[in-house]
Amino acid sequence: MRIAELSRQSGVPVPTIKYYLRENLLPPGELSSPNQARYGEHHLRRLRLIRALVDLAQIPIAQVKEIVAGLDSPTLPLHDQIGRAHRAITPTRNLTTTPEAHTAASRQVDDLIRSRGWTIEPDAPALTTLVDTIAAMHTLDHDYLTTFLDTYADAVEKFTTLEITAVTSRQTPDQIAESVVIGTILGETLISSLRLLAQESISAHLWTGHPAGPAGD
Amino acid sequence: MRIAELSRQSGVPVPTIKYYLRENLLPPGELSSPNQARYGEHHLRRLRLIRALVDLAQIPIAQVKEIVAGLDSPTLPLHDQIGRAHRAITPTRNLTTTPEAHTAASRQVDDLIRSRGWTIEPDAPALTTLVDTIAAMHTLDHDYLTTFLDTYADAVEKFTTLEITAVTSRQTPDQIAESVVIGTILGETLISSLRLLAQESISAHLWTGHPAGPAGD
DNA sequence: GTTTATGGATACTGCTACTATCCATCACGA
DNA sequence: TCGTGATGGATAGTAGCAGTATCCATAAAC
Repeated sequence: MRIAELSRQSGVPVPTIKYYLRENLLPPGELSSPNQARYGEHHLRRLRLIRALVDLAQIPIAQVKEIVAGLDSPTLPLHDQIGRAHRAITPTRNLTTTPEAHTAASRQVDDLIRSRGWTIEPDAPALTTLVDTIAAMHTLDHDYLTTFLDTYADAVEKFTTLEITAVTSRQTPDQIAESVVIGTILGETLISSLRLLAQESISAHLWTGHPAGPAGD
Repeated sequence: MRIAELSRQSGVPVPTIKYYLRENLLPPGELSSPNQARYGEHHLRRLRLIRALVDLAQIPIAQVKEIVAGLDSPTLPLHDQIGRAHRAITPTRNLTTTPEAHTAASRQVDDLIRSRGWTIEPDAPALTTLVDTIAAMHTLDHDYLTTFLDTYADAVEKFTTLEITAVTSRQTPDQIAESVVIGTILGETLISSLRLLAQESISAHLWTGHPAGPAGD
């Protein structure tokens, strides 16, 4: 397959494909002559993955690059694959909260982790985000929202176990690596849109007095 | 309070505050003379909210503008407030998936909504995202991930009910409006980081053979 | 009464994610 | 074999976003 065909099948414009090739998001095609290259199914799959990450999950190109670099060397154990994906989707933020709110939030998070028996490395990317978010809720005077922390954790634990076992039951290392990325990243947009739909439905029932509640009747 | 003080207390540079004023993210200060304005607690709160949305939740300035515009007219019923927040955080995407994957995904989503008894307007912003995400999982050959849809929905329903009742139990309409925004948007970053931590912990236990599981023992 | 800060306007900057152009080859049908 | 169009690779240009920087007439503070 030549570049025009790759473009047609993926829906990605040729100049954009060239850009992805330049940025090493896409491995180069196999050269048959100094200026002729062939692309295969692998390129098409990769291109679709890139577009899903960019368009749907809104991951910056630089992070997508990290992610696919990880896919091309799938010799890492699962735990490290996951860590890599997490690092790629967790932006480095410059915190704005006051030190007091931050330490209070830290303590709250530590308690949570301890009470649930979680094993978290202190430099886990999501840890900073969680602490910052809770600290922000404090400084915004809406810290009552953090009373649900344990309920959230309960819910989240439930499906995460499922996800991980499903991912590990994939056949080849490449499939596992891809599953980690797709499951972690697209899984997030999926869950978040489900949450919005649930909010929509529940608030519709409460407000418009619709007969049946979303939890069934 | 003058602008320098506002800047000091919020940690936001003066030129940035001026930018937010220009863009109407921040209401103008009260003019005491043609070129002197005073800012109050309200401005400080608003500024902190803006930074939380921008820095933590990565919401584009244009959407933050929509969100705070909604806060300044909190006469809408809760359901509409929620709808507004949802619209603000759901980017308009140009879908890339094939029509077949899209219709298959649509059917799957319709089934889910029906089986759960949810009431969803057909133009709900999250609906498109959910369909697109599932369609992407199909085209990426990882549609087995959608077998958890119901488990996700279960989990999500559980805490969403809590959230909504908590938000409605706030005192004033302004507080409710703010709660909707913070709960919906910062709630999302909170849940997503909790999910990442749970993944991290569970994979650590599975892989490194750590004695106690995260679900307790 | 001089130094500093302010509000408002306008212009500029750095970054990201592409697009556009160019050109020397290469493929392929007439 | 010739000519037209596509290709790979390089380089340059663009649009949008989120601020920054500068300027200036006026006001505040000491």
